[in-house]
Amino acid sequence: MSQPQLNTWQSIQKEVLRRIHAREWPPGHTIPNEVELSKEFGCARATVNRALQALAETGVLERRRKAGTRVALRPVSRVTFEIPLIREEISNAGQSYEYRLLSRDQAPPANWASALGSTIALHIQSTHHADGQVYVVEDRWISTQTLPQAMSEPFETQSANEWLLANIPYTHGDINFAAMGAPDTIAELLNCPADSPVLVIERVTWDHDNALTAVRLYYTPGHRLESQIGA
Amino acid sequence: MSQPQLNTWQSIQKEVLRRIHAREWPPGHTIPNEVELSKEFGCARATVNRALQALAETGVLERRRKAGTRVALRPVSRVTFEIPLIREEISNAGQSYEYRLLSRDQAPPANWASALGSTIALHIQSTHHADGQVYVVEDRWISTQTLPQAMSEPFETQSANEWLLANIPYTHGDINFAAMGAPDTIAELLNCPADSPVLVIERVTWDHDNALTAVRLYYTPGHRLESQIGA
DNA sequence: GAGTGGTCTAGACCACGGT
DNA sequence: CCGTGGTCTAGACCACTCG
Repeated sequence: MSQPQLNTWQSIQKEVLRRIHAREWPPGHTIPNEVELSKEFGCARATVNRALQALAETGVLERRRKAGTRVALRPVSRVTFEIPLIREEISNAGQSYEYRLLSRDQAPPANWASALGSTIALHIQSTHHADGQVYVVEDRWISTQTLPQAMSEPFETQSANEWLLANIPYTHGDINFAAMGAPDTIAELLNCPADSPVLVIERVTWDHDNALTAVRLYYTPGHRLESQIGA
Repeated sequence: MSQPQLNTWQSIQKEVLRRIHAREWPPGHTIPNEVELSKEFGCARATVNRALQALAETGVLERRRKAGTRVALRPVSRVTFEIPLIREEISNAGQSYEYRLLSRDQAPPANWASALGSTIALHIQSTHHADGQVYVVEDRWISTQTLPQAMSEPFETQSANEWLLANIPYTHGDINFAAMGAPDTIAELLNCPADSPVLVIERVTWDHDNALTAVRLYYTPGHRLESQIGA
């Protein structure tokens, strides 16, 4: 019963996870409160609190004042993807990276970029290559209203993505993943038949209430986004 | 300089974010250390620590002992998806839910399910419906070695997913997202032409070193996974 | 109302990692 | 070496929410 002094929050977290995995504390079970656990483990309540709070953030535990701490009925699967710079994504994989600007003009934004809200925007199409092969096609719209300074950027050697990250602060964004048949022009660039199923990541970035940019990334067929689930 | 007493970690976090977004602390900038900030804000160091640690977890700050705390050069985009029970995903959207078992037999696992490692496994195919329309096709393999108790489950009214979550503990999993052309049998179920681009989520779940189950979810064409990015 | 988690404090010691 | 973040403690008060 009395543990041999667990006094780091990580060791407490580990022990709590062990009990959950071993079904000593099955799903739905209300576990002892912080004071009791701190007595059992021989540590301060704050240490137990740190451990349990971290587990609550990952969805393993559910905590409510007065009601106590319960083992989540459904260990909510929470998947986190890191979205790296494409250049890093490629060079981290040990491949050579190349960026090519395809077009740069101004036009009314595509429907999917309508969040930019203006009648005209800077439109930049480019490709990112890994070991000489096209890896992803970038189709980007930049608001000329909120980012007039983008008008004077060539985007010939530095991708819009990198320029934006380095120079434009943003507060939040929307992102979504979908499967799509590659449109003709994209398919040509990706060296695949038209309508090939490709993974598309669409992102809109904001600074407070101002939409800055909307981008679509068309990945080469077969591309996978991988991640881990921890319970 | 002296703030009007910021003494909750959330208010400190907010102020730090404000300075970052306002470029008072630009990317790469080393911010004052915890002791200095606690003096400026008029609070305990632990409170500052709590705020900065949370920001470091989200990738906004980078912290190293002795080196101090820097504003991340590239505010790492970290996207988190919650993977709900399909039933909840549908009923939360205000639609009626229906589950249908299509087949249940034993066979050698498909290639993508080879993590199960055995020569034979329980194979369950089913569909989940929203408002009478097929929403997702579930193609699942369950290890008969590690989960012999699954053999006696009919999975006729309760989906394998829900049975597993309710009864089988797991420690971790691999997950990946890809675009795929719908195979003939899947396309028929989804009421779409063969080879239609569909989003596929593939998941393998483990209990310590034992692979429990591998599942593929084929989403109806046009399905999107949506999330937010916070900077 | 009362029990539980949420948070703050002031102080202390430790561990890492630049210099 | 020694500055910085990482963590623990003991105690306190507060805020939520269940009954």
